Amino acid sequence: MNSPKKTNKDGKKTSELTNKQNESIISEGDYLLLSVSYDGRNSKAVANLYDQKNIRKHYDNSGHLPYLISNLTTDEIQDRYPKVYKHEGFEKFEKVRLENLIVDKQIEMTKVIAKDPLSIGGKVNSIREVLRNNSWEDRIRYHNCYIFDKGLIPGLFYNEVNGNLVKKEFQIPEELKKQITNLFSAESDEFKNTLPKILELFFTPIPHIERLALDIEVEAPENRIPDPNEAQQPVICISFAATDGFKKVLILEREGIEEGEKIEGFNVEIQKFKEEKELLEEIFNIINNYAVTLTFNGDNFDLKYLYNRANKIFKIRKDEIPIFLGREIALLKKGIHVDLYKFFHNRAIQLSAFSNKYRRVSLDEVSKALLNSQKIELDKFISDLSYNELAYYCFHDSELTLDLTQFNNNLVMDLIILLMRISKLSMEDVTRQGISSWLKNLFYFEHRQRGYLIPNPEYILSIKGEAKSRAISKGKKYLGAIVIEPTPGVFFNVVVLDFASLYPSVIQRNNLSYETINCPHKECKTNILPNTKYWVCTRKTGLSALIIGLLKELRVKWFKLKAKDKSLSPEERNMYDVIQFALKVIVNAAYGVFGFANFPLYCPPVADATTAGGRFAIEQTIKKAKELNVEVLYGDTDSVFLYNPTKEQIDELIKWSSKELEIELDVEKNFRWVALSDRKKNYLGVYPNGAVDIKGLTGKKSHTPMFLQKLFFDLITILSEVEKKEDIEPVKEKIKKLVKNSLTKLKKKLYSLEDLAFRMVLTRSLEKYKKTTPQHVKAAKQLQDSTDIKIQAGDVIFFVKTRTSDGVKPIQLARLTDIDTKKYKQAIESTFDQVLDALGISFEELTGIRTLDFFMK
DNA sequence: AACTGTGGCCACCTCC
DNA sequence: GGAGGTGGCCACAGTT
Repeated sequence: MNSPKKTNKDGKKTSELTNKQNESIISEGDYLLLSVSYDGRNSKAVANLYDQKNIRKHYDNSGHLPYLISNLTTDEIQDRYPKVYKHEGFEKFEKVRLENLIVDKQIEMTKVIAKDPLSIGGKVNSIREVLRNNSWEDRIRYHNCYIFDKGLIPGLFYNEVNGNLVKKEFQIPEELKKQITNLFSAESDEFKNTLPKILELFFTPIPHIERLALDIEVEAPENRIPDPNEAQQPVICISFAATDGFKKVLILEREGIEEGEKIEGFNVEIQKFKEEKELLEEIFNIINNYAVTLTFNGDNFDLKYLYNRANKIFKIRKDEIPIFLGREIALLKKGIHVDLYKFFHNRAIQLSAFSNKYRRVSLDEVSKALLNSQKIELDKFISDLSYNELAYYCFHDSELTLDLTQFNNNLVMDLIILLMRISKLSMEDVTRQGISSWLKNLFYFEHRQRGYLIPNPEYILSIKGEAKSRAISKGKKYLGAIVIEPTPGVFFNVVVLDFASLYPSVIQRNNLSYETINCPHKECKTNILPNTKYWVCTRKTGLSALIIGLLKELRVKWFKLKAKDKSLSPEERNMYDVIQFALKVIVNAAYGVFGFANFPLYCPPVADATTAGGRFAIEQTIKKAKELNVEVLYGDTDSVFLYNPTKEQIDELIKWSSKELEIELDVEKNFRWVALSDRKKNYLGVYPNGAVDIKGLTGKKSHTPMFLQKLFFDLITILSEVEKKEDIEPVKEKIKKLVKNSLTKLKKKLYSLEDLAFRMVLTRSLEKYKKTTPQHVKAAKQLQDSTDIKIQAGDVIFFVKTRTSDGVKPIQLARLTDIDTKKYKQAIESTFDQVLDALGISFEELTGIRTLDFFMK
């Protein structure tokens, strides 16, 4: 396991981006802003500052209070809604002038200020409920509201000056600043004015943050997972692993449990407790020592359990427990709790950042995918483990949890800090909330900073309406991307070009934002976007176009290039890579949120116009390619597959795109050869070095049985040896052998049930399948009926195909003799056919039955 | 009464 | 977020 201590601090030259060298960059009195919360007892916002070791609480000293905005005047409110100023939480009215972007006008509004957040909203008689449709900005969590108004940026450094928080400025080296500014000399003034504020987010060093990971084990009869709401069973073990090298296991002494053999290589200190209450108190002491505590599912289990165990069973007073429970969240009173389960569950993290490397979000799966390490497998129940075994098992989980934030040079921790800076969310929030929440917060922040009214979702919808295009698939709201009909066959020397960040580029170039699309100005109405029924503003830059454009440009023109720049040190490149990573996550999601109904700035016309711009770009590119006499074999959304183009043709196309479309087109891949069938989103490409790219093919899909995935992999290995056209024929023989072997194995029942199992996720609970009963649902039902296993939505069902009346059996109930060999033969056939038909080989020809050749000869 | 073929639809997984 | 592939379910019609 990795040593948690930071290494090599010496000898390396300091650069603008080297992080973690806290002592050389951060001076006494510098605090990193980790989060802002609301202290109900003092009725004040409080900033949680990290001072290299502990959390320092900074209470608001400006008298800032929660509020909402009303479109009514003070008199009108008093007249029509007297309950407002009679409300016990009402403080006062204030006049404000705000810019309503949708109508493009400054408007006089009333700030209704309250004594506490719940008086604004959250109760049945809150002021926002009283004011109903005359209330704005009333659904913003107060701690975020405070961040916006004070312009605080979580993840940056602050000093306390005369009791005020003052941001610490890190000077970006002049030379660097100049280089970057020069890149964007052609951009608008707004762009250039906003640039420095954004640069600060990325060039402020990211400090090392000391953190503690913990994991608890609870005595569980029959291996059932104990209910953390009741916390009936005793906590028998807890382990800690921290970045400062602290490692410890606390164990509850129980009757009949043996010491057990010492486990080799495991020498973490174990402390035993006779009384569980004392154990709990010691846990709380340790937690209080750290600014950041990490868990895997601590919100819903570990911390919740500890709290309820302490409070309900041992009657420890609430104020003596360092944990604070929300509905589905467990926070710490002194420090920050990061639940990595929630973080890794985030779809943007799973997809954009870790490109779907892990499928299910469990400590075991995520660790396997990212750390190449996994949980210790147990052959008995937790309650039956000896002390030594228990300590070893439990500690390993803490260590994995800690490692998930440490691997690859603290990638995850750095990513979290960067995402905090971009989204302006507290550490607790950014690690728990989804991408739409990040973007919401980012846009809200910018609205407040610029004096814009934050519009109500219904208001945007009432003015801008739904999308005007019709989607291809039913149930979808607007037309999406184009997928080009592939030309079937094998093609040598294929170059794939793709647009760098197509949708963000369209948003930027076409000035798309909820306020600019179908804007109120008469003269803009003729500025129709190609391929759409929308016009876009010519007077003003859209806020989302500006922000997304900036982030995208920085990523594409600076950070991405620097991450690949071999002249930089590995540490520096790594840092640049994390930054471009963070930007990618945010920028890629920007288009999707405008089409997501729960996003508060939901604006289907923006999403609609974005995909339309994408379609326009790819259509024009295909047209241009044809003009240049290059054959386009295939393309999907933002890519074109070019058949044997010359260097000149490629350059010409790239130049044309940059000039005419104003979107960067790049060479993404160079294939030695590509096999295309007539199916869209399915292909196989082989690189010059023999590496293979497989897309969409069944053999690679996660539900495909193991044996078939392996078989498919073998097929790919054989094919990757093909270098030229003549190589295809001899390869057939090899494939033939492969298939024959497998078929024999199948007939002789040499594959295990595990190998033969299909794996599918039950997306809903069993009762909810009304219209049809898919196979995995059938298997799940059998399982539930004949065993006491509870089956829930989200469970992965393992089933095999059988000759029984249902046609399937769950793996737990099946035997090898039940297997329907025919069905499996079919599965092999269809999987192989997807690749082979592109190569002009038929499956039947391979298996030697009824070949055309046989009849001919 | 038991099979076979068909089309519409559903569910899942993947691509970008 | 929409597009699109695969496989299965299900109702129905037309055989066998």
